[in-house]
Amino acid sequence: MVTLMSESQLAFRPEHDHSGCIEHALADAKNLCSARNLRFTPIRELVLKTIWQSHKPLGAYELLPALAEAGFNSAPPTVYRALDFLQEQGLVHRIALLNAFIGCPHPNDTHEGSFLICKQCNNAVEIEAVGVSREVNKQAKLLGFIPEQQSIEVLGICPECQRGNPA
Amino acid sequence: MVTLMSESQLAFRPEHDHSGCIEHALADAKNLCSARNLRFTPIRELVLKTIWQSHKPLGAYELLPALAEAGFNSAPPTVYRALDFLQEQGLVHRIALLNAFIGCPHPNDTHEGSFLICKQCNNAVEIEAVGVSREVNKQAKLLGFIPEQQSIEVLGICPECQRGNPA
DNA sequence: AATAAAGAGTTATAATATAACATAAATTAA
DNA sequence: TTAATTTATGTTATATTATAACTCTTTATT
Repeated sequence: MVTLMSESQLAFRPEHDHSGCIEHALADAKNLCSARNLRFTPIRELVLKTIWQSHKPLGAYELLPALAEAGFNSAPPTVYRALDFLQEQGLVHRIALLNAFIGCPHPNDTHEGSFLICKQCNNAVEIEAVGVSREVNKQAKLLGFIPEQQSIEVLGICPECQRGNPA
Repeated sequence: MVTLMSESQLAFRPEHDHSGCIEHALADAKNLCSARNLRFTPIRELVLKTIWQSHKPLGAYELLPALAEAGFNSAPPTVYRALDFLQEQGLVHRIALLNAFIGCPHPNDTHEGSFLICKQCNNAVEIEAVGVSREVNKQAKLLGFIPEQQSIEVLGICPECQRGNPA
């Protein structure tokens, strides 16, 4: 039996071939930047790659060593600039509850990140929360509020940790 | 014609009698603590009162002057302890996108705060996002994730600011 | 090549939050 | 009602996250 599995589900299954995810994400980013006439500089690429290599959301300061190793300046502004760029282009999302950053698996369609975050292993997966967004917009409209940016974050326990296999 | 208005809507209408809100919230908190056999100490009360007096979400450090004026120690741990207590009891919510705290208008029913936050005037209102929570839980269940805590925050423009009356 | 714009280097510091230990007050047990 | 215990607060220091401001370099435009 072949089991199709969404990217979301994959993220909660540490045994999958993550190197594929990374390569795909980097290629995607390269194309996206070129299509938008933006520069996917070595620093930006390295930051994005480092984020994808980590299976978990990464804090800004956790990215600095990778920059240092690669011979770049590794002061905070460098990494925050790269993160700002990547966020603006939808390539990474910031998870407010964690002060951390995670790669976006489908950066092409503009969207807000919605995340399930495991309290135990710290993994996070982005979910397609179409229904959620619809509900939020409905509530907003009722109050005459014009929504522009959503942050939906759910803390809990992921399937792997429920089984006692913390990732 | 009499217009009934929810507390959510009130919060986007700065002209309402906010002193009533404050008194009500403080009385509520006092009762709630006494019912739970917890101590509603002067510091906790002052922090809650200060939060309610501000019409907008307040940062932890913005609470320190009030403590100092009242003759209490005004170092960060004091205010963070009070905030921790108030959050645990559901009396205030933390808004992750703002690193700020806001009073909860209905602390008795356990719930997660869902907020509409105005980018312009910084006001925030808590919404009853029953439908949103339901959708989130549905998505979580699909992935075998056990949700425990939700943070739903929507940035946008509030009705008052749309009318050019920033609060 | 000259100019302008965008990116990165660098130093310093702001803003948010917590650790760790000491003291005081309130509650409970003896 | 004192002693023991727990809970709350005082205090100092520091960790963590993020940005300001200015310089220099590289890339793109004229």
